[in-house]
Amino acid sequence: MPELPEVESARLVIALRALHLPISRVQAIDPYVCRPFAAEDFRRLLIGHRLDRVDRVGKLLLLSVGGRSLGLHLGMGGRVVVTDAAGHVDRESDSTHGLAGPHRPQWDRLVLQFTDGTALRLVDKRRLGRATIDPDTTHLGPDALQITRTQFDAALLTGHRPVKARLLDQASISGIGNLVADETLWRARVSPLHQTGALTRREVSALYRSMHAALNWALTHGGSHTGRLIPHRHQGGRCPRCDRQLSYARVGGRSSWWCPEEQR
DNA sequence: AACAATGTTCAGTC
DNA sequence: GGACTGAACATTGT
Repeated sequence: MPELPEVESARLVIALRALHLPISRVQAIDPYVCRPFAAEDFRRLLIGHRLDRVDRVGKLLLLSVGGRSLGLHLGMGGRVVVTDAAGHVDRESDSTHGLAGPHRPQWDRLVLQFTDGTALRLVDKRRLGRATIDPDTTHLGPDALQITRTQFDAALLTGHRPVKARLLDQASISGIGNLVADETLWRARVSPLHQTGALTRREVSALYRSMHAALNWALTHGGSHTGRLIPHRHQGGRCPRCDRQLSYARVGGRSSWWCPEEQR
């Protein structure tokens, strides 16, 4: 699930339910998800401390703890859940707002237990998420919600890759994932196969506006799986503007759907 | 059973 | 070294 909108939702859950509480225990430390650190490293970092703030850069969450940083990445299917003292979850304490089904403890990959009985859980059924200590963020480009037009131009006017591959490149722009990329391209009427270096300034301008439109739609409608194109992104799906059957191909290594009539 | 899945990384090629 | 491609990673759902 997680692209920028889902990670922002996770950030809000943490900001609302998990800040400034003393951490008493750290549990369910999955060695694959929490690598390459030892369980003891996480305990030493966290126990007895509090989360001071939570920031987001692209799809990476940064939790400040006693001057250091705990990085959380949701991978391909992760979520963040805060359980109450009875171990229950209400909708606003689940970054998916219940859409990902009930929380299963067997999918907990890192749990921070607070002294009031509540617990912050990194839940990831697929284990492609990551928890890291003092993560390196230098490889991340400007956040998609913060990137300036000048930075965006620099990211899209050079190179020879398909433009979709560039939108997905976290070193160029951070936060865009496969669904937001398809939605952005469709809104801008640009083919995912179009080469970056060959884009006109007019097309880049449309992509900039469309990226914000796609993100804002997802942020206000419940996630990246919402949008104008996304619901039609399947076998036999048609363009919601012109009703032409959508094309499918792997672009930039990801499954891609677009309108061959409107997107050039 | 085989394949695709909202992501990242690494080996390999040009 | 840089740009780029494709496979691998772990697991679940179809």
